[in-house]
Amino acid sequence: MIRAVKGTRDLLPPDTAVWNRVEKTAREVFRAYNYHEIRTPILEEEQLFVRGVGTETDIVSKEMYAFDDHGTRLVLRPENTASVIRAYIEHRLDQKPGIQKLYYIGPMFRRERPQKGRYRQFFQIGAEAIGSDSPFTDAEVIELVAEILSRAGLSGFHMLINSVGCKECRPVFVAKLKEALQPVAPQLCTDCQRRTETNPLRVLDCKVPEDQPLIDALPSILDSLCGICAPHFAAVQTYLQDRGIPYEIKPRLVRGLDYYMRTTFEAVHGNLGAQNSVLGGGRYDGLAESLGSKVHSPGIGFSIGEDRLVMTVDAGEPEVLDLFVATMGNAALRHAGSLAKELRRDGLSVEVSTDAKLKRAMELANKLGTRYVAILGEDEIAAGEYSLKNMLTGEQERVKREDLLQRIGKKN
RNA sequence: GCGGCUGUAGCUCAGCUGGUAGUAGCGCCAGAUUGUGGUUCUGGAUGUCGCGGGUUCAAACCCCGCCAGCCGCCCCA
Repeated sequence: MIRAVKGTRDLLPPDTAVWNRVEKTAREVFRAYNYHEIRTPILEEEQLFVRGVGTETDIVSKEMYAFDDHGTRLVLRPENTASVIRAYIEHRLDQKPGIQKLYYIGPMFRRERPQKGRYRQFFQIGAEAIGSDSPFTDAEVIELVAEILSRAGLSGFHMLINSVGCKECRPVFVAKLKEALQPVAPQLCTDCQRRTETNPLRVLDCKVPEDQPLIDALPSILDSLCGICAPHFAAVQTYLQDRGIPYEIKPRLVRGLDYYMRTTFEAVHGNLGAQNSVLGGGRYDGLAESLGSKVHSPGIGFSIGEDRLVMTVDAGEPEVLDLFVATMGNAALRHAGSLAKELRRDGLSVEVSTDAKLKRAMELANKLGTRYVAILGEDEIAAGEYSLKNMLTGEQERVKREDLLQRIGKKN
């Protein structure tokens, strides 16, 4: 048997209804915030991510699906921000008026070990606001994503924010951190001892309880922010407070992608297991330049892990069938075909039974969970009526064609 | 990439210290006379016990490898 490849999966009904609901909600919120959809290719040149995301990141160094295409190295996109910025530069969107506010929904690919909430093909709902370095934009983006989460039905998430500084102040902080780590490193967990050398910032993200007191005593990046980053971060918070957006400052919040600077944020939820992050985002003021833009194009964006969001959100109401037409005989079947076409144009969901045995048709109607069954036999055809049965109450009545739509009504 | 656990009918699972699987539950199919579902009753189908080797007279049960899933690490969405 041929199965879906490792780390990928089929999304089947009724789950797909939840996905559609989440996406519909997101599109509505994006529209309210004046975002417009962008669709970029799933295939990109490898160099886009090498230069955009950074060779040092796990994503680029070991997780990309890459292959040679007649001499060009192509990859399945592992994330979408670099693609959006590429498109922004390629199509000179900087020439358009105002901030470019773009959103996307689609699959990303990373060759990781799959587990709960982590797949090799996973879906992201994301957005980028390009062309503004104002902290007001940061606050609006955070507000937007929080709005999507709550309107999608996710409750109990925590929005964590931080500033990781810029080219000027981050190196200073890293040096300071390394210095502070030297004497205490031997007392930390083995992972942290390694991180002290490879990536000191990650030590701050350690979850080992025993390490916490020592980590708490380490310097905070917030104390090292420069004269530009510090007031920027303060302003973001002011704007968030103005809007009543709950947030939590987490100075240890470190994002993995190289392009992030200043504001970074993440939302976590308790029901996701080890992969407790439903979304991540941040500011990336230097990304456009590193991708070859001659114009300074500061931006900020986020991406929601749709798989994780769907997993956490309430399933909600299933999609229901409005009407099932049970027919007896070929004349009735032909008649039912025309009727179904008309009612479907009126917006009802309609199924027609081809089984001439009424009992079997009724059994099927019941299993499909239809709201109404219209019975069409010789009697009804002769009378020019339908026997309409309400499957919930069991009541049945004769109804004329012109009254059918009103009698059934619409559910969803 | 590393570690742990798991893998039996469509689904959830049982299967004692190895003797070639279960009346299991749910689901599915067919019946309980003529144009009516949901409850009930009766009958039925379905598995190369994840795959491939090995040990044994004999393996779903033991050993090895592979694959997949889950959990954790790493990392991230």
